[in-house]
Amino acid sequence: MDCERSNITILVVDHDEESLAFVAKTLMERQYKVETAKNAHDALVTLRNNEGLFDIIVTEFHVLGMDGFGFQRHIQDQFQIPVIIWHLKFLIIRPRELILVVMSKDNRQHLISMTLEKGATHFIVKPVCAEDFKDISMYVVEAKKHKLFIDNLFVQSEEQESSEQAKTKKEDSKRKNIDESQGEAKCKLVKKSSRLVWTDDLHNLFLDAIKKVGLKKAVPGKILELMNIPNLTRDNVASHLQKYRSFLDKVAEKELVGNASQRAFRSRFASNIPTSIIEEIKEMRTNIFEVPTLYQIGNCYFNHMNHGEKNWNCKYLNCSNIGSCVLNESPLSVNQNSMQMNENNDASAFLKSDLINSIQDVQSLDQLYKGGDDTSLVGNTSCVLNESPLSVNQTSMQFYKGGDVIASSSAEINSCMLNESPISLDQNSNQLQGYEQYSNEELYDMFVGDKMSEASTSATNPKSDMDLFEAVFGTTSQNNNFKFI
DNA sequence: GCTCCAATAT
DNA sequence: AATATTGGAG
Repeated sequence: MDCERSNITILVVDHDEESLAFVAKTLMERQYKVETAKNAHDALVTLRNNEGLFDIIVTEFHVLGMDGFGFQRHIQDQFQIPVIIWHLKFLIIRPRELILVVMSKDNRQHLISMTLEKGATHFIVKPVCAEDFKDISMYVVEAKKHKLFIDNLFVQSEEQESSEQAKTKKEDSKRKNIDESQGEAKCKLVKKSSRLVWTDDLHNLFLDAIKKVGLKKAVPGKILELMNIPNLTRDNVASHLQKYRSFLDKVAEKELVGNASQRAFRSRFASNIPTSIIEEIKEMRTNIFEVPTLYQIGNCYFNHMNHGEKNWNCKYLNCSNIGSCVLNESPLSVNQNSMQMNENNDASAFLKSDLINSIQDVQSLDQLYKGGDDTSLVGNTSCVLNESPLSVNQTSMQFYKGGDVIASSSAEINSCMLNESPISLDQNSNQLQGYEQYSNEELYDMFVGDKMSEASTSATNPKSDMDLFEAVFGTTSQNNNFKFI
């Protein structure tokens, strides 16, 4: 076992230095090889630079990215590495994703686990104890054994089980699972998933095959033959082909109609449609809308369409507050519920504090709390604009403009970053930011300095949001052009 | 009985 | 939404 362990390399990711050090130390004491990263970005860089090196990731929930799973998905898709996560506080259920937090009588949170189509993900609770890491090798070995297709909904009873027992139980249940018999009350297993996942790689092979024979002659049997993937069935291909065709139909239809709605392009297939079409879409969008610039003054966030009156270029947006942003003069606003940008002003946008009263709200809204303070609401899944050049990428939660609405691979996501977008998400701070980030004081200086000397007299004193507002607009906040948060 | 496809189910 | 299954037509 020790021998096995010493062959396991773990990447630990945590923002908190103390945690990071503790976990790394704990793991190293147990003969694991350990690397650390302090945020998702570093982790990804490390992973890319050491392709194939890491067997498992240990990370915290906060690192996972804006929709709660971006980072994890990314890892599992791109690197096929299982993830252990800690520090969860609540239950989230999404398609194929299940997180459970089990509270014991002594109010301690216990085991958490989830189901994903790809990758075995295990949760442990922070603060971690050495015991939690006793059998990391088990996760790795199992993940590998099952080619990362473990479906593992395993609820530990509140009594601490020894890892040996746990392991036995787990294997027991797995056997039952295969036999399709019912799980025990204390230990449930979800039916093993065997669904094919059309990864980018697989899809690209699929496309290559179609290219070879031409779309007209592309039939399931032929594609299957050309793809030459073991275990892939004709039915798999047929199903995928059907979907791909329907996507193409949609594209064709939109083109004919010249409709501005880009729904069809939300499909992940869109990343592979001919560049010319994408260019066309981009152009269409650019012609329809100017790119909004996002601003903050104090705690007020809004966007502005650069109508010419004000030519500010300060960009600073706190993501947690974006939903509260309403600006009447802008044709774009953010709907708090859907996190979609709407063409019309969203009169019904309201403060997030009105939205969220409890964890139950989060659950029922199928939305995630973001950040350790449980203060913000983010992460709905449908964030792509129909008609605006400004979009939110579902995976990275980055704002970007242009037609690259669907970033299905890491490369595409990266390409959507700052150089193209006025706004991006800083995964550390979970703040949306532009090229530069400013403090309120800097903002004040900037605005007031721009404005005129009359206002700069008050710049010497700390400014309230109201002061900032007045300094910049010369009016009071009651004109309802926007709200203070 | 096999392939393809569209519709339907999960 | 994505993938699997079904059933009719050839």
